[in-house]
This record gives sequence, C-alpha cells and structure tokens, in this order.
Amino acid sequence: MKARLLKIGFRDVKQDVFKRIRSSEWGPGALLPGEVDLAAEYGCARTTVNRAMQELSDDGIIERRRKGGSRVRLAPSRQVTFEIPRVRAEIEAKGADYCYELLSSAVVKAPRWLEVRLAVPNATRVRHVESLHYADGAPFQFEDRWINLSAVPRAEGADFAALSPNEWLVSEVPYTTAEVRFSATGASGSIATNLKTMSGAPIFLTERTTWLAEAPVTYVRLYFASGYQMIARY
Amino acid sequence: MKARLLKIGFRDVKQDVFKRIRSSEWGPGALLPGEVDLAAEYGCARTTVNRAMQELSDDGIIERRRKGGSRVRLAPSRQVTFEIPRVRAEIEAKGADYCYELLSSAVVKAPRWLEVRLAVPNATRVRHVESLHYADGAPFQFEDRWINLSAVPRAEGADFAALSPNEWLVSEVPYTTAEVRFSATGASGSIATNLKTMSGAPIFLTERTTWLAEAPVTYVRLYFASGYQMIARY
DNA sequence: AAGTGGTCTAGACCACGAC
DNA sequence: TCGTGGTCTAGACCACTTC
Repeated sequence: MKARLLKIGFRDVKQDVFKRIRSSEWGPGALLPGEVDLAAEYGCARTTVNRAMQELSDDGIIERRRKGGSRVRLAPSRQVTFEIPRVRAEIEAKGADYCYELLSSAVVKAPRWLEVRLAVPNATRVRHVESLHYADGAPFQFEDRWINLSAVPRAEGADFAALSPNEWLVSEVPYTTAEVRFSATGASGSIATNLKTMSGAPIFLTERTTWLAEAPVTYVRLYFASGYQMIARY
Repeated sequence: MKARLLKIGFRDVKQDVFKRIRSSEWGPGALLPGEVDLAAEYGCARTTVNRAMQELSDDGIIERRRKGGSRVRLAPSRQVTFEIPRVRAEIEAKGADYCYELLSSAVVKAPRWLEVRLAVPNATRVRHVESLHYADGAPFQFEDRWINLSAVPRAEGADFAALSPNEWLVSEVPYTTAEVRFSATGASGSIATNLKTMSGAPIFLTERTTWLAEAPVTYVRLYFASGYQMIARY
C-alpha cells in the first residue's frame, strides 16, 4: 500500500489500468470494474476514471458499452497516428536545405479520370502543376498536382514559381479534409529523370485528395526519391 | 438566430468553432475568445467548451497556451490516424478468403544487424519465421519475422503452421508499443517468387519493431503484392 | 502579478442496450 | 427494465506564461 501524497489524476488511472492489463490481471476479453468501483478504488471522482477509460478506448486497448461495461479488447486494434508531412518542414527538420523548382504549369480541362476522382462535372477547368522539391540540392520529391479552379478560382493567377502549390494552398485553403493513399510504384520515364533514379526504380507514392467542406479542391501525387521512409510510433 | 431546443454539447461547440475558423471569421494566427467567453456565448459550462477546444487542439486546428489563450494554427498540422492492419482482418474485410502458409522456421542466433535493431546482447537466440498470406488464393503478403526468444521464450515451441506468428503474438503478447516504417522496395528473388511478381517489381514494404515494456519482442518485414494501397482519411 | 488553460469534484440526468 | 457509460454543470484550485 503506497502513500498517496498527491491527488490521483486521469493519467495515473489510465497508466495504472493499462499496467494491470499488461500484467494479465485482466486478460483479453475480461470485464473491467465499473467506473464507480474504480473511482472508489483509486479514491477519485468518477469523471476522472471516465476520462482515463475513454482514452484507453480511443487507444484501442479496451472496448466500452453502455450497460455492458468495459472489456479488454480481444485483438487490440491499435492506431497509428502521424503528422501529415509538409515537404518543406520535413526536409528542414532533417537539417537539410530546402529548395523548390516549378517544372510546368497549365490550365486545362480536367481529364476524365480526374473528373471521376474529384466527382466534378464535365469540362471542369483545373490547373495542372508539376514541380520538384530538393533536399540539399538532391531531388527529394516530385509533385504532380491538379487544382480545381471552380473551387479555388484564385489558384488560376497564383505565382507557383515563387511559392509551391502546397504552401499556397495551405495558406489559402486551410482546414480541409483529405483522403491519403500510400503505395509503391515504379519510376516511369519523366519521374525517373526528375528524381535522377533509374527507370523502373521502386518509388514511394503518396496520393492525396482534398476537400473544403464537400467541395473537391485538389488531387496530388507525390513521388519520393529512393530510400524514403515514412515512420510512425504507437 | 436558431431556436435552441436541446442542450449545447461539446460536439456542437467544436463543430461551430471549426466552422467559424473555416469561414475566416478567425483567420490563421487569430486569438480566439477565452473559454469563459465562449461558454457565455454558447450558454454552456466552461468544461464543455474546454473539451471542444481540447479536441480541436488534438486535431491540430488550434494551439493553446496558458495565459496566452487559444490561437488558430498558422500551418494546420493535421494528423492522419489509421488502424494497424492485421493481415487476416484486412483480407476478410475485403470479402476475400484468407489463407496462410508457413514457409520456413528456424531458431538461430540473431544476426548482427538484428542485434543492433533490437538492441539485444550478442548471441541472443531468435526464431526466424517466413510465411505467406493469401487473399482468394493469390499471394497477398510475404512475412519475414524475427522473434526475440529471451523476451518471449514460449515462442520457441509455438506451432506456426497452425497459427500465424502475427496472430500468435497478438494473443500471447498484446498491448505492446511499436515503431512502424513504410517504404517502397524492389522485389528481390525469393520475394518475387513468393509473391508471383517479376523480379524488381515495386513492392510496398512495412517494417515493424515491437516492444513489451522496454523488452524488444519482434521485428518483422511485410512485403505486399503489387497494387497494394494503404488508405487513411483525416 | 494576473490571466488563461488544465484538471478534479460531486452531483445529476440521459441514452443505449443487455437481460 | 435498469445498470452502465456518456455528458453536462457549477464551482474550485492549480500551473504555466506572458505581462
């Protein structure tokens, strides 16, 4: 029995309950004590226990049901969470020099596949921008972006030679929702040339589609130079 | 002015504040009203506002400081969160048949590179297991796993022909912490053969290192068949 | 020194869902 | 039906930071 010099906080409760789960005091599927009981045991308010348990639930450690109580998850479905990397920040965080180059820019009618992806009407005008991001002078990421001009008309006149589309959009259209897809692909001709790798070399690809409250804003393909790794902890 | 039939909840506050940020009522960097003021405005308790703001902070929309107040983030650093994919669940979720095959298993001394990765002493014994996961009869994922026997002695006698190492570990050693790395690589000989792709084909690779309270448990490389995508929303 | 967010409390009511 | 978690409240004290 340990002396309780300080008040019990929700972090203490969370940590202790987690420890007891790890130590097999409560095995997978086991029913945990109710919030009222835990509050009595820890000598704190039920609200405090509630917050602790809520976080354990968010973390995928336990499952909670009204009337059913809280149970240790059978197959803990942990979640990874990591920040969406902004290229510039990502490069500068490594201590490397960031540099950006605009390769091409044109206003066109959206090709069919893009119409489908963004769910925009036929003949929607989009701005297509290709650019390259360097780390310490070496190609780091090739960016192939399409911006929906009916959602962001001001993008038509933006100077993407001065400011990358990425940063322009962040400053102009923040607080969007997005879908991200990660995959591996082979470096096709122009991409291989730009990233200075062999044709067919394995490339880490990020695709992102972005909406501003229902309105499709942009679709972008980010091709990373060889050796790129995305890292997360949980 | 809308009629307020129901009590204001933290979700309402969160959503409304977010809407006001998106509508540029509060631009990037702007100082938001204090919790007390917002509580008065919404006609609810400060605790309710606090929870809403806390979540907006977690979501990367705003930044909060004691005494400094809450501000809209200049560069919203949104976070992606997605579930750690369990192969079986992932395959069955697609409505495909899951099937598993053990390719090889051996107990050996950890090679040097693994010693370094897991930070284990020289001559640590590990179990090396190679296996293949099928979706509807087609190779889906090749698994190359190393298990630290000094951390999980029981793994030495486990029957990985019946149960995949993944599922065995989840049932035996749940609630671990982990580091995950995603990258693209080329299919080398044995991997190409097993995944039935051409040698050199781009492969999506997941590497995961797992600890149980400081003790390194396992390191695994997961090679996915061509066309695999990892998807997340935020 | 003072103001703002961070957290705890004790009590209350409600909604879901197992029984 | 009724127990359990979900949420709100009103009030309080504390801790961090800016002033």
